[in-house]
Amino acid sequence: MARIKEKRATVHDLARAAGVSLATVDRVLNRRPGVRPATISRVEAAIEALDFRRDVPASLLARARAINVTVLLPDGENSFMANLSAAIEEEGRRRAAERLQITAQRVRAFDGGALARTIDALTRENCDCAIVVATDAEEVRAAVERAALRGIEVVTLVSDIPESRRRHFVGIDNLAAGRTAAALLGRFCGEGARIGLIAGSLALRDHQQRLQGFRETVRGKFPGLRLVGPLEGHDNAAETAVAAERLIAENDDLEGLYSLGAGNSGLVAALHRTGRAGKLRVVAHELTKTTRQGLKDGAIDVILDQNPQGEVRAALEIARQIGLGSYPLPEPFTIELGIFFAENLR
Amino acid sequence: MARIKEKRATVHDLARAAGVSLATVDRVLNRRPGVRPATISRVEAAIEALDFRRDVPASLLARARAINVTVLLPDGENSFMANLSAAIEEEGRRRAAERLQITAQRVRAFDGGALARTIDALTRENCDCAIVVATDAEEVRAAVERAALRGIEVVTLVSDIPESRRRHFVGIDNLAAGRTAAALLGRFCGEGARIGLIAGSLALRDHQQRLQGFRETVRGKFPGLRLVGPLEGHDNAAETAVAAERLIAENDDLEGLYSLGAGNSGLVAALHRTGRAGKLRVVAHELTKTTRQGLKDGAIDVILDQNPQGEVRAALEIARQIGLGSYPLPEPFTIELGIFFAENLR
DNA sequence: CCAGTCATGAGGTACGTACCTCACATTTTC
DNA sequence: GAAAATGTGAGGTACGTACCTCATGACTGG
Repeated sequence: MARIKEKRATVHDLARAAGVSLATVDRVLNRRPGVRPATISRVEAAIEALDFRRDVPASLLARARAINVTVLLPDGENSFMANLSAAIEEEGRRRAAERLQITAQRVRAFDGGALARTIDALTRENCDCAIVVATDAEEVRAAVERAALRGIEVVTLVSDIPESRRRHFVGIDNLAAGRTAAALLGRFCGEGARIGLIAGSLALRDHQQRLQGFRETVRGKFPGLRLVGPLEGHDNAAETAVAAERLIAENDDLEGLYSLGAGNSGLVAALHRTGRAGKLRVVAHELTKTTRQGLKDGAIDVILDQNPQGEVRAALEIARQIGLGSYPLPEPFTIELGIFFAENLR
Repeated sequence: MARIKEKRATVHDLARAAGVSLATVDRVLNRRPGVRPATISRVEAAIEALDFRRDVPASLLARARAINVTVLLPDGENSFMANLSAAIEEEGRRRAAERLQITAQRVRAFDGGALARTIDALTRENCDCAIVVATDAEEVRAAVERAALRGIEVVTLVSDIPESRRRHFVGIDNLAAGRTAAALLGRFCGEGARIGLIAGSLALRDHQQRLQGFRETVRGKFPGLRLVGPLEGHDNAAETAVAAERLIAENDDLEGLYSLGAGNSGLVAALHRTGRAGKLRVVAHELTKTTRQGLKDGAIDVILDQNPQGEVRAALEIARQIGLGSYPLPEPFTIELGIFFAENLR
């Protein structure tokens, strides 16, 4: 019978313990100026000693303004981004009661300059924390740096900017996704089978990583597999269809396909047109209307999904904690790779 | 640029709109006695009209007592239950700040009478909501009924009591789990392959459902497969080992195994002892220390996992909402089936 | 040594709800 | 038609934090 109880320290206890006034405690807690470093240390020591944690409900109640969160995500008709966008809307509504004020803004896709300018336009007035589906470009990295200096924390979503001052990354492990695809196709297909690869663009870091993971596992566990490609489908249906048809036409012994980008409606169409739907073992990414249908009618065997709703939820939770200035800094959420067959579609 | 803003109605607005006093609004909101049905309706109409939702932070702050949640789970050294228990401890700590008072209590496994008595012992004084890993027995169903009448809401976790007055069920879809296992083994093994089945106990409803889902998909998609078993391993290592060795010994053409219960350390041991580790395609349930190791060394191909931490989190969230008496009743959380290979172990 | 700056204290109000008490009005009961 | 029970109103305090103002003491540089 584990009983978890609690008689928590308040700001008053802190003040008493540190031998300072309530006002000073408040200044330290809310990072307001006007406190000597030595005094700050005393207060922080008291926080430590009393295991003080801000009472979130009370804090939320007392603070006048909401926590402003700005979400920046690429434009375009991509159906994954549409899902992401819908998830943001919904979670935003759900969390409005907790004084989270969410603003979503679309930025030109693949345009580092535009994204950087949008980030630069954010001010402390209208934004405590930015959630960014990042384009991995030097300009963006620099803009994140400047934002951090202005006091605006950045959380990257779906695609990361490594070695930047972003506070967190929320997304799946793309290396693991690639490895998993290989683990599946390796078991689905025969020993020396030929497998085709279609990427969106090798300039995208997530696609690169998926490819790398895939090759790693093939090398390690299924060295007999013979890979062709990757061809690039640029995340769009038409080009992806062309790529798929080419792979099929040029390799009559093709047994499997791994599509590691978007544009899967083209892939499905190509499979049906060539009569290979259900005959090839196909692994692709992202649960969408098209891929869902593909699973059901057997054109696609497995979908690896990054669960946009879960990602949005995690990113907002981190943003909330950042906005509240919570002392124990938010721990990173692990977003799990979703693996879907026709049999476990949600 | 979707902006989600709000200017929410307060209890004062409600009182004005309904033409009653604050005290009456309060009585209605907190289901206290002393209000005529007609007046209650007026207040509820105002709630509807103004789209009033209780301010959770303020409510939490104002209420004197914490929300008492009691978790009842089976005893025994089962490593899945140990994980579940650990998750409860951790989530309990994490959420203590939100005035959730969590008490975990272990009850004799498979003993419906004991569980029923424990539920009957709960009072409104010490418990607003009970989270129960249920044994599916008539006595338990009746105890849940009595609890509901006393005003104690019950949420079932992991295993459900259908057609009872429990308020929610948090757990995976075991039919889908069984179907997924079949989808995997069907693709891993050859057309007419022989597959062995090991259950914990067919008296357990979740195991039954997994078996049912498995057979369903085999019938529909892989009718060539020849199934043997299920043998029962009673969720314990020794018996499971015996069952596995028997299946292996009696079927020299065995290509795959689906272990749909616990006791998987016995399974792994048997695979190694008979030299079939890595040669058979094996699907089993629950990520534990043993199965994790089994994935890594190749004895197990796939683990289907129900993510105890996610389940606990979901159940606690529901309990919290129940405890707060939130007006829009909590929506059921879907717990997703986790599918793990060596390649995407978290 | 004086003006100016900085660090701190004292004390207050506000947030929205829960919960309490007491008084008064209305309805029910015999 | 008096007594009892019930419904409702008025008003207050408390929860823990944020944020504000004003006063004071200490230290700085010229």
